[in-house]
Amino acid sequence: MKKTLAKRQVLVEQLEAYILVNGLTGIGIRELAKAADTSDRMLLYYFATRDELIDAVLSSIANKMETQLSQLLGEHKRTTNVLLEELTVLGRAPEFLPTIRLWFELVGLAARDQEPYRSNAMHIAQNWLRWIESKLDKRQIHQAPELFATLEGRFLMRLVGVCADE
Amino acid sequence: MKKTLAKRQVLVEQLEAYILVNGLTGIGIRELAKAADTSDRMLLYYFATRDELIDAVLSSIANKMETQLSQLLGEHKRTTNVLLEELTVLGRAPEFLPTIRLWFELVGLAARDQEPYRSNAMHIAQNWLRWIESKLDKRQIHQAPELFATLEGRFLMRLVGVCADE
DNA sequence: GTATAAATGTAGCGATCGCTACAATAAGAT
DNA sequence: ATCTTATTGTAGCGATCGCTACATTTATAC
Repeated sequence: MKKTLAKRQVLVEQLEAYILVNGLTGIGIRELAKAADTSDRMLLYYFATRDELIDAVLSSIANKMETQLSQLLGEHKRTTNVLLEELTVLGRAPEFLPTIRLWFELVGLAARDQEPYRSNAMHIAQNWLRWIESKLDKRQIHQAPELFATLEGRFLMRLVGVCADE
Repeated sequence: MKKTLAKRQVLVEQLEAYILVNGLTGIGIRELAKAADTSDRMLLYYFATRDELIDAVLSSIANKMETQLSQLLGEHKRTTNVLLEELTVLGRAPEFLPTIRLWFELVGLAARDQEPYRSNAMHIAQNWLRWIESKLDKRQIHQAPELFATLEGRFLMRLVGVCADE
């Protein structure tokens, strides 16, 4: 039973990369099994249902992202405008494209209030917002939601091919 | 053949409302047929493929939205901040919720560069951006993308349950 | 009226979906 | 060594998917 939890974690970690690259919209358990080098039968042995598996992978991605974020920029506080531009530039980095894609895919699924998408999306958004707050001067913390909104909007526009930042 | 085009349009219009409410992610042609009070066989008689049908519906929604937008606010020009707040309030109206949901669902599908989602998302975003520009004073037109980004970000945050505007 | 073409119903194909029944194997415990 | 439990393979169920073959009805043309 300790073993079971460990194996679960291994499977989840193997699937994170795959889902980041390939998305999760139409993805089946047989395809996931192949990506994790196992069988669909085994996935449903360790996870009661496909939804539970997806939930585990999304939660793990969210957690991992949180620790990645925390060591992304220096500790010092910034002004709102500076941070916005820094993050906009950062968001253009190719290595973040899969994350951004998955994020908007998740938002799209959460838009219909379906679990586990909705709660994972909320969790991730809150993480980001808190992280942004931690990088702002105390005086400007109240501007964090506005910064976050503008940043998300810029990412969205770039994703659909309408330029926001030039 | 003239009849055929007319019938296509009728079907499309019947499906617009349904897709606005129910989304398009997992939706099948049998379900769509029921919504349009016909049979899947008929849908595939008027549309070569399911994708072509979805494309037609999305395009029609985009067009209709364009005309709706054009008569939404008065003709006079606004300052950027005023327009942003006006649109934020407008976006809270319950009658826009289905549209906003579908929009983010579409963005999520477009994130994977799949057609017909990608091109429709781009088309819609460009419409909105041009419309925003038309409401701004000439001096501030260059701020339209920034306004659009912030607005989209606010909508996104409200959709996933993280407050942006209080 | 009869021939031609458009419109529609019926039935089902082949593929895939999430999931499960059942049996076989591997691993531990005593 | 034996008994028990955990792990894995095989095979397939029932449902749904997009789509099509085929027949039939309905409208149009002459």
